Amino acid sequence: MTGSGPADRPTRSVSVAEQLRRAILAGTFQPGERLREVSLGEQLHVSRTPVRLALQALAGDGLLEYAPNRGYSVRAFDRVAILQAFEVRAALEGLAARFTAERGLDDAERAGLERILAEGDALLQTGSMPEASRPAYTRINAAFHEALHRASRNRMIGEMLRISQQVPLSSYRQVVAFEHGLVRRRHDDHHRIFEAILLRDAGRADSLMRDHVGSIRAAFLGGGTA
Amino acid sequence: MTGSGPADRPTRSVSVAEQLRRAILAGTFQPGERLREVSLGEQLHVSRTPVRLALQALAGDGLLEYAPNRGYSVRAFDRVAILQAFEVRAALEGLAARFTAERGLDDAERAGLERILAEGDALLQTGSMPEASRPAYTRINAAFHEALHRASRNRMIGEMLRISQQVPLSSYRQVVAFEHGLVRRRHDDHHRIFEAILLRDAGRADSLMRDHVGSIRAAFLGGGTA
DNA sequence: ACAGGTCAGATTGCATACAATCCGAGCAAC
DNA sequence: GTTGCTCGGATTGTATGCAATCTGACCTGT
Repeated sequence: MTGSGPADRPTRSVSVAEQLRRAILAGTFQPGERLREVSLGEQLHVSRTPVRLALQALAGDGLLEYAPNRGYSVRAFDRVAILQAFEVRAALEGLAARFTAERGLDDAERAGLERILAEGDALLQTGSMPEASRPAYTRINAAFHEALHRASRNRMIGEMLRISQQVPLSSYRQVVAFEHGLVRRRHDDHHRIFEAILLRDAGRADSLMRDHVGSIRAAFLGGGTA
Repeated sequence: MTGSGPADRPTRSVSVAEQLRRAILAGTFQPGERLREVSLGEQLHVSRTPVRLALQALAGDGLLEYAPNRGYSVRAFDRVAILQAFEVRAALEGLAARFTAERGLDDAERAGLERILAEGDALLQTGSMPEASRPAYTRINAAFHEALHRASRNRMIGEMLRISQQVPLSSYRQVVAFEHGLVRRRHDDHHRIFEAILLRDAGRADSLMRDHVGSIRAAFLGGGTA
């Protein structure tokens, strides 16, 4: 959306926010750990001002908690919160699939989804899932879901799904289980959802997507082995 | 949640954010209007620093848009965006009702909801809906929905519903139509939803709530007269 | 007339200084 | 030993100054 400007070098605030977001999602900080403005500023070689803005932005996304005169601390996500996030995500992604099916895909959206699915087919063709392929699958998985969010043309759903991704394990950017059969199964889900959308079967697209996310949640529940 | 501290006077940043939020939702600014830090600071008698933090917070809630080196401007909500917000809100509130029914109410939650419903009963008893009663009904309506959100004990739903309230007309704080029959009908909806929750009928609670929000959306669609 | 360049005012981005608040160590009174 | 107080370092909250960037008016050359 903002890719029109020529250079538009991001401001320090934005860049600090991105770095901190990655660090938090990667688990660099302890849950509940307090983030001090000066120390972060020293580490990132900026003053407190952009750090402060970045912290505020991350708090708005639900990654940090804020208390007046006490600053920001890393939000702790317990198992219950993660499961709740999966449930909300399932409902929202189902809704996104429903809207997309109701509205139908234009040529570019359809071609994009087909290409993503084909990439997944190619990756899975060998019948095994080597560790080296994991980043590629993670990327393909995220691309499929994000393309669908965009195709729903519902900005509010997009914003809310973005927030639901900020919960460490309920994100589609964080694949829960890489066992070949499970990956195969989830990729088949993607195919079926795409077909339901092509057929404009909104109810089925919704239901398939909710089941899809539900099964990922189940894999998380079982510790990634079930 | 934060009401435990003794004084905890809010910081200027927070207070400025609240004032600006109210002003924006009240339509004080034109859609797309740019908000300049210095001029806002002069009006509110604070420096640019808290204003800047407040603007960032409001942008995080989706009320403002931000562009680097160009600052913040009031987000324009067209009819389509408002209808989309209603759809998302219906799904989320339905989910909240479902979770509440699945989990069941504790004594305090049940008593609170009963009190809110009784207040609504009293207000509607006369058979008319004078203009003077509108703020009272608006308050009761908001209290019912917010109590349900809390009772769902799902923090992510609460956060997302809070964001969906930031869209001017899709909020339950902004009652769409005050014609007596419509208010009566919506209040009856509240009673039925409450009963479904008491009976632990999650599917019915979900469905009733989605219809409830859907009918408000329909009233908005018809210009508030249908 | 028009395209392009230049400059000044306006506005945001960032750094820094100072004020307000918090929090724990140490001490005093009991 | 425990309770409560005081004080001082640490941290956040706010104001302000300067740098970077944008914007629009004006000018100039064709």
